[in-house]
Order: sequence, then C-alpha cells, then structure tokens
Amino acid sequence: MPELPEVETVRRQLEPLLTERRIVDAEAHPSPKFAPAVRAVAHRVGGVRRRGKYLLFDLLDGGDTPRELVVHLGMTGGLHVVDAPSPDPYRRARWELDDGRHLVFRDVRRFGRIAVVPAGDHRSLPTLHDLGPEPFDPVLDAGGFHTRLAGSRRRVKTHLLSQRPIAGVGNIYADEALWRAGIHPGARRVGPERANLLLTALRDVLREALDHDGTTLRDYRTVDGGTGSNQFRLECYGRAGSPCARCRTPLTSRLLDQRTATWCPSCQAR
DNA sequence: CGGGGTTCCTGGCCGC
DNA sequence: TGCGGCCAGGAACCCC
Repeated sequence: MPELPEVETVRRQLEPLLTERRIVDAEAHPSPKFAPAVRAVAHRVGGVRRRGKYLLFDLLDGGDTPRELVVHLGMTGGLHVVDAPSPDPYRRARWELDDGRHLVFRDVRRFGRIAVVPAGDHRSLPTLHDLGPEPFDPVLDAGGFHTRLAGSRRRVKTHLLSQRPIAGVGNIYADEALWRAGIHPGARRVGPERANLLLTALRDVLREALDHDGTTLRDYRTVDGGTGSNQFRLECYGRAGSPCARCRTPLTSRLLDQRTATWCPSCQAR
C-alpha cells in the first residue's frame, strides 16, 4: 500500500514528465471518487508536490483561480505516463497531455481518490486538512512530536495511522518503526524518551524505504511500471511467526482497532 | 469535537 | 478442478 516512500518515489518520477505540460483532455470512471479528474482539463501543470500520502498537482492557467489536482493512491492505485494507453478495465482516470502522452490512474480496488480543489483548500479532504507535519520537516523535533503523540489517548499505532501526529505513515512503516523503537503498538502513553526513539525510527525507516524505491508487496508500481525493493528489508510487517531479528522470539500478530498489527512480544513488551 | 464503527472494493488464497 | 468464504486496509462518512 502506497505510503510516504512510495508516493514520494512516484512524485519524483512524475515531476519532470508533467511540469509545464498542459492537460488537453481527460476521462474518468463515473464514481464520485474519480469523476472530478476531468476538471483538470485546460490547466497547465505548474509542479508536482506531496503532502503525506497525497499527491498535489498545481493547476495553472485554468481561466479563473489556481486549482490543485489531488490524488490519493489508496491501497492499489498507481500513476503511469504512457505514449498510448492500452485497454485496461482497472483504469479509473486518464489525462491527455499536450505532448501527446497520457497520465493514467490505475486502481484495482478503487480505494483511491481524485479531487480538484481551489489551491490550498483542503476542506473536502479532512485527513489532508488536518494532516500532521512531514516527517523530514526540520521544524519537527522530538519535543514537538511527543506533544502531538500525547494529545491522544488512543493506541499509539492507531494514532499514527490517523495521519494527525505525523504525515505519511501507514500500516507497514508503523509496524517497522514501532519495532525498531521497541514500543508496543497498543501503548496508550508514550513518554518523551520513547517519542524521541519513535521519531528517529520513523525517519530511518521512511528514508531507507525511499532509498529502495518503496515496498512492493503486490500492487505498488513506480511510474514506469517497475517495483520497489524495500519488501526484502522488512523486519516486522507481515512476518508474524518468524523470529524477531533482534531477540529470536517469534513475532506475534493481532487485530488492534480493526487493523492488523505485528510486533515482538519480547522487545516490544507493554 | 474526538473517537468509534461502518463502508467502499476485488484479487488472492485457503479449504473442501 | 471449481468454488464459496474470508482477508487486506486508507480514509471518508456517520453518529454519539
């Protein structure tokens, strides 16, 4: 599932392909999750940005106020730039560019979402609107992160997945970072010391995944259809029953707030 | 207003 | 071999 490293990998690949291109035509699946894609027509793409797991395309020259095309890849979404689109039952949107190429949004399970909003107006996307700071924002420090974590009595993993304490962390990297920091995913209080460890672990895990073009478990693909390689480096996510890489205790897995969580019962004791 | 529950989706996998 | 049933899960949405 695309999280920050996967979305950033896609952003970096899209940027040179889309910047300064004009969108000359578009079509989309009729679902309200995808239909807004066509509203990007006639705009020029000023740049491709990312906030958390959201891709933000600056839309200029639309006739009125600047807009933003917002794309969330959901679970199985992918963006691809192709010369000539081939038939695909899972294509949910297609934008034709003024260089003759096409930007295609493919999403088997339709958990993704496309919106066109006035630039910076994210009221229709509550998670984006209330998104926590970027993990690599130097303004974010251990004290600030602890304050954000302490603002909720929810389980720390559930809180991370809400995107409110920090942006871009999903199930894979939450499990990985909590494992590295030695914090139980169900903990409801995380002190300043552990918050510091967790922030460092999150940054390390996300940076390393980005260096490996993300984690391809099944669906995630880069813009050119390639795969990431971080799946070979996972130490916790999806490894229930395997020995912990630190202490050899078998990792355990359980549903926590309706989400699968995997952790080491020894290294990540309550 | 924070938090909890529900819903959207379909391929892959398991077991018989 | 075929097929019913179950699972994965981000974020919008609804409700208290």
